[in-house]
Amino acid sequence: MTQDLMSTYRRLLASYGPQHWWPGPDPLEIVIGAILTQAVAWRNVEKAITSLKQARLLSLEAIASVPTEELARHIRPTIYYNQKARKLKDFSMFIKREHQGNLDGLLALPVETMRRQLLQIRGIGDETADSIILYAANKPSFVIDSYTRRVFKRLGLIDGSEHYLALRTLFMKEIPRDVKLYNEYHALIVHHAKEYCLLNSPICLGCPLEQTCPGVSTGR
DNA sequence: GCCCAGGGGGCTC
DNA sequence: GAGCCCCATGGG
Repeated sequence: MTQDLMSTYRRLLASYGPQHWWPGPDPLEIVIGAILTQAVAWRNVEKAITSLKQARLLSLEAIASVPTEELARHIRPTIYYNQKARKLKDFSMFIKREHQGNLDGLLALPVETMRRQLLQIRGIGDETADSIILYAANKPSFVIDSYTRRVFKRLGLIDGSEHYLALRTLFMKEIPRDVKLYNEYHALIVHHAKEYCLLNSPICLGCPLEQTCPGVSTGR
């Protein structure tokens, strides 16, 4: 399995090259992006972030003090804006309460400790927690999303019905714990899924993984 | 008009 | 624990 996961990575990287995900220098912006991107295309998140930035709402203090309705207005492109406005507020309140308002206090924690704290926050589930750990805290925590399930199910490497934590544990056991590697791998999986593992189209013509991807030959 | 995007919470059984 | 609904924009 180790060889399968790592060789798949190498082939994806060779096919698509580095993806440069979340290069933003500001951890808070990455955290906000991780919450806003839930079930939403990234381009919509960029609009929301820009709006927040222009309104000077890109700080934990500002998010905590601004009315929820006003916060929601700026993040409308991210669909569930009322819910997400509450999520951003809950996050800022958590940091204020548990880390004296200092985000670095959370991001400096050991991976599993940080993960437990993140999961306590309403609105942050497994995937968002791992995204924050990986991209904002720069610590190795493999992100499992629906694309990951789809791609590796088609490759026959997983069943697809495994629980989130089971897959995360598997990937982290088989893949060396390296931040850049986890970052790049997840981005490559998403890119590949968008190109070839389309939701309602099991056929992936020209798929770079076609030697192992059953979607090509069987048409399933 | 229809589909679907880098999910999570809450409820039911 | 699985299965379902809710949330509710915008681009192709």
